[in-house]
Amino acid sequence: MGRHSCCYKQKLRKGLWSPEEDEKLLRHITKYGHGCWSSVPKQAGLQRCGKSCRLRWINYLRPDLKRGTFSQEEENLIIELHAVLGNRWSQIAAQLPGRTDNEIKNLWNSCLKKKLRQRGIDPVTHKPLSEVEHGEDKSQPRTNSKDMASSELNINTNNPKPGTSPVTPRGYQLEMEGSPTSKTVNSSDNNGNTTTNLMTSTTTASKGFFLDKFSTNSQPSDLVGHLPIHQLNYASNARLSSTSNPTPWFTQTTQAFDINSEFSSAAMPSFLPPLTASFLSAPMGYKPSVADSPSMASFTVNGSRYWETDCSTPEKEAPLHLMESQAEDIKWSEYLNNPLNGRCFAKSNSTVLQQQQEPLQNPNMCAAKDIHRLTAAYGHV
DNA sequence: AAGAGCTCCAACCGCAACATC
DNA sequence: TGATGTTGCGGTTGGAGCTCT
Repeated sequence: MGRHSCCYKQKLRKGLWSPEEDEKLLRHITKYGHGCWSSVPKQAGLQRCGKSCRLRWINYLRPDLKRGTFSQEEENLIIELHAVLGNRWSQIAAQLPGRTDNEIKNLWNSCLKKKLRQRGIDPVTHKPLSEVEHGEDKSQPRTNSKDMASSELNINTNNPKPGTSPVTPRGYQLEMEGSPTSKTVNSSDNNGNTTTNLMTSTTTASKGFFLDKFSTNSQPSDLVGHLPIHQLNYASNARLSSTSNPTPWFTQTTQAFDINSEFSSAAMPSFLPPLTASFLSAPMGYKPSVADSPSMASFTVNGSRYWETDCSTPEKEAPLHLMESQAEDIKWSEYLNNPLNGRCFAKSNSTVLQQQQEPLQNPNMCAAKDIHRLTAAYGHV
């Protein structure tokens, strides 16, 4: 037990990363890829363990990270995903491009749990608090947050195992079904492929999504409200999106790089941002103020407002973390040939999810959409 | 102004799964 | 097949910064 074995070998730094360390790590990975993480600190000249380097890269330095506060849409999505996936933060993060599991976990623990409680929803079971309090944990009076946390643990033990799901969000379903917004919003692309827009923040819509994602056959969506998710046979697809959310930058294959050789441009996406001071210091996030949008339909559940995504307005789909230099450096032909690598053209999350469900065999279509969005966002290409 | 309490988030820790030998 | 190394995940912690008194 204790620290990772590699950390014993030498005196290694712990704690916050300095800008110099960040730059070293970023330079190294930008140039060579990470390869084997345990060798990164040595090669990069860092007094850190590989694990620490990996974490720093994933949670902070990765160029495709979206920074800044979470939008209302993202929060709603996290809540819905948590209702189905539980504390599987990495899987939740996989549905939110540019967000890390750590970030989402922090948001959940610091903010979303509180919000749900304020809305009268138990953050663990996603049932109305009144229902939970009159249920199995009635014997555990809640006097403060720590008590609540401990009761959550108890509830969690009722969940068979991590691979299974906590209770379906009946709390939402009860009040949202039948509302004007509780319909799945389908859209068809030019190939006649129908997609479901999860970000409509409706229970029914997400039920459709989750069924698509987790069940191996198409079951009536209303089953979700009555069966534990694990009975819906989604376990086989539990690692739902490890491939649907590609990390285009570096993979283990970069181990093959000769560290002394010139960097191969073929292996490096052309839109990798150059290392600049601004990259290290400038906030990269652009947060569309979704909740403030007057054009956005909203509805009220348990006294709380929910916002319905308006995916039709391209202004909201402006690139979220596109750096100026990046925008200049983009090679359109490469992007057109491989648009899925170009996640730097962040869409609103609704369209990202939608795209993940779109057939990959039509890249030009996706690229054309992205060009439209970018044109709308910047006014020129 | 100061210090106590709180919040948020970056980073650490322990573990399990997987890969390699 | 077991030992060892590596990676990834989720829980937890420490501390910086903020708010309150």
